[in-house]
Amino acid sequence: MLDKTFDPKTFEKNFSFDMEASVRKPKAEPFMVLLPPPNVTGSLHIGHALCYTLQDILARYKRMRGFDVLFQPGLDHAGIVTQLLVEKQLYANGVEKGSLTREGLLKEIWFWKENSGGKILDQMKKLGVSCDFSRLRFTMDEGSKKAVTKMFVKLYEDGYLYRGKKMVNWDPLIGSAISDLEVIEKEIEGSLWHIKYRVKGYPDDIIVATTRPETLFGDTAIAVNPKDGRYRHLIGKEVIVPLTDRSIPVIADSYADPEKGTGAVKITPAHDFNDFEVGQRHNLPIIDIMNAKAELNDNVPEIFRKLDRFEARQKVVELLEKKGLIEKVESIKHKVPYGDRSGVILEPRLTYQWFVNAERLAAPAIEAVKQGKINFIPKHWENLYFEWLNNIRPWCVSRQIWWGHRIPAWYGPDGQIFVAETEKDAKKKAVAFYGKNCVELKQDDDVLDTWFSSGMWPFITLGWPDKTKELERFYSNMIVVTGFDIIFFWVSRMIMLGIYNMKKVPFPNVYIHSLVRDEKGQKMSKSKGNVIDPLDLCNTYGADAVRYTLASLASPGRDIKMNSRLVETGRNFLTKIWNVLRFAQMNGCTYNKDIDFSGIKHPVAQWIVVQVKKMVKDLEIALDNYRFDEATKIIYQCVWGSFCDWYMELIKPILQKTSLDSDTKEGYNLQQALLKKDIRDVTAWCILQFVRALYPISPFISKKLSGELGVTDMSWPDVDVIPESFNDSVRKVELMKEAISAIRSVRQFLHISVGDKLNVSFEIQDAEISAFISENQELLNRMAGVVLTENIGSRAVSIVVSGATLKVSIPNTVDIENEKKRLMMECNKLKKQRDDSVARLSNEDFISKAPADVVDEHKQRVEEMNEKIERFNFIIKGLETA
RNA sequence: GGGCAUGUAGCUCAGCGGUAGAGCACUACGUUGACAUCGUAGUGGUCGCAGGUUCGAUCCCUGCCGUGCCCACCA
Repeated sequence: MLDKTFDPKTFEKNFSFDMEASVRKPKAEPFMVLLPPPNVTGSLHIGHALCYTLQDILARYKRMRGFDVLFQPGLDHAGIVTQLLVEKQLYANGVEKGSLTREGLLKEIWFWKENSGGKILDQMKKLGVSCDFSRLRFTMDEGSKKAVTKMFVKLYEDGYLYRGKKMVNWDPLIGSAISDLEVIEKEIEGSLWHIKYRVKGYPDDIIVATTRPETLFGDTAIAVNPKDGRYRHLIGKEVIVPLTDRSIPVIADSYADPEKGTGAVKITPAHDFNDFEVGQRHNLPIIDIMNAKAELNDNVPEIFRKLDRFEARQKVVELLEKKGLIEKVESIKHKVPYGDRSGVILEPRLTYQWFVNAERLAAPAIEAVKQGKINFIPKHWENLYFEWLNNIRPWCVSRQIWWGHRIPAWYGPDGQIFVAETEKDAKKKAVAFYGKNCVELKQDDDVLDTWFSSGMWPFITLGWPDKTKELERFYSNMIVVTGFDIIFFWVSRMIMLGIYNMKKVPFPNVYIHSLVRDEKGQKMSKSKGNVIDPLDLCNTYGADAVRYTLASLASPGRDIKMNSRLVETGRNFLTKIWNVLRFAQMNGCTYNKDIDFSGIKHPVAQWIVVQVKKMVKDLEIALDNYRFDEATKIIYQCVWGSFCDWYMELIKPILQKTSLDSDTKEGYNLQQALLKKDIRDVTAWCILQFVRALYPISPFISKKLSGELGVTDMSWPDVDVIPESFNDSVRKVELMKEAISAIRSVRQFLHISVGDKLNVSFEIQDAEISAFISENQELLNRMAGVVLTENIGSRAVSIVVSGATLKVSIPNTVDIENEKKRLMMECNKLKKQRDDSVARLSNEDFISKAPADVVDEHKQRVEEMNEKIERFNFIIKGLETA
């Protein structure tokens, strides 16, 4: 027997789903859920909770439907994030900055990973995520290393990968190139200095505006627009770079925009993307004035060397001012690139890096989505995908950090590159290349972008480069569920690398879930203090309620405004189901696996079984279409709206009365006993179906309740066993429901208290329904407080429902005028509806152009309304004469 | 500058070419045997604005306004 109160804490901890997650069904259709591997440093936030809940719903649902489901967990080594985190901890513990060797730091990070990493996995278990944890993968485990190295070599040998000196976004704190996608533009208040550059052999200065005066040491030209009359005469002249004695040319380039600044722009090819381009066009020298930490180097006058870029800026400005070389300073707002991870201002920097020719990989990736081999859900995300891939730039895959996959490239003494899977192979190549035996090779110091390995996730997890049976079965049969923010980082890379490496798309569907925001619609962030911790929610309301609520909010294409009160709704619903089973248990309902539907005769039982069947069918449609929100509503409506509000109330007399009778042995008869058994069977059967239907969404309580029913098997409800003939009962019960609601409504309207028993009589055309009503008159009594009577006195109100008119006696205290008002109101509503349809039907265009079924519908509506209105009028007339 | 999404009840959101929906909130009434994490009945909406297409528009199209986001540029 269940406890009186529903407390998820008492049973959620008792369940683990490892067993079912690891079951393989070799003969069934394969289905894989490709879990986006969380960072090894990660801890579960609300976005993860949503993402994993949706994935887990799919995994469980597919398992229940008989698929061979692989739901494999993993962790991402998260290069930069992890290295920064461990370094920070080491420094905090007294390790001196820069004192660690590569090997030393890696040892520390591995140690950290083994002891403190992957906490999120336990948190996932708390949320009930049914991954097969026995197949946990790490993006830097041995298999991944092997795969990544092989992939790198393959790409290189196929000509997709090259090393080149290019300008990249450089993070001076990390000391590495970072991805263009990790550049965050922030608008800040800054200054625009107008600096005088002296023109050689010319009286006037040329004024150049810049936000970065410290970079003037790297200037190698001043550009003006050839069409700009102000400067035309200066083109070809030499100017002196302030604070130096270096002269640089004034060049003509359309890049200089006469509208911006002074129209003359300093060109610093080593420190600006656009300037680099200009420099290339004009063959300008490149003067790099900074080191990896963005301190000025030996290419600047001695007093500025070793200064940080901002200190240098201050000093440059001071000196310029002293020399009267600053014409004016403007305050401006401008956007500055920041590193997403480090939070510092980035520097464009010219360095040797490894690049993947992404354009070549992108073409088939674009094609695959265009041809519908891959579908985004919701579809509009495809626009974003196309937009990015159509404008894709070379993918810089090298990072100047230590934690990650070391680039399998070796250099000969002359810089010759040898790319190979092992050092031994590289040596062989070197020997062949140089034609001598003893060659000193040095491995590339850099590691690969973390997304390089993540991009291989669909086949790494399945064992590639080995030819595993999982790879054969699951590749191309998976679903990806993830946030829009990693469409570029992850989804598109998986598609590109997947098609390139496996010659077919990794997955046919990508579900993009919404962003979870706070209740005001703001992005959650630690600094704003508006973070909702899913684990807190789980502790308060239970993981099931959190999952249920997240699913209910997962409408496609709209961000989620999260609020812990919303979880209450979920919790309340689960409480309701808990109490449903408690009620059933108290009334001796046990699950009968041999239930024979053909023997179930009671219309109310038949009706609810039909409702459950409909629920299951609707649920299948919803889940097959990733409508998690619909799914929760469908279950809620059936359990609460149909089963609790009606079925349970309607069958209570049967369960409770007969149990009393059988206790006393008085009035006990076989018919009643059999009926009671049927109702008990149906009740338990329905609850089991609810529990199963709910299992993908809220597995803990489902498992608990099904256990109470003595069922451990969690297969999807089989509703095809329900006889079609049950549909006939729907009319009867629906009329009963309508009558009960109408009587209750009248009661409230006329302020007749529930205690007052009223008499009621029915006028029903349909004999079967009529018989059903009189056979079940005690239900009317119980639910609406009315007693079926042949002759009702003249003090009565009439109620018009579909297919019947009811007369209900009313006490003397009730004001007849009120009743008239009520009837008129009801009647006017009907008239309005009728007139609307009549108006349409009198429109010839409507008759000729609207579809026949719509026209018929309106004709029928007019008839129905007229019939009801007639009955109303009759009643109102009667009331007036009374 | 280019693009995407979004605007429906007080709030959070479904829906959709053919009679505007749910949950919460609110109002009234109720409840000692499944459940107050409850029940019953109600109140509440020119579906952002303006045009157009259509027999018919909340839904499709165009424009505008508001909101959120993405990309690009910025001397």
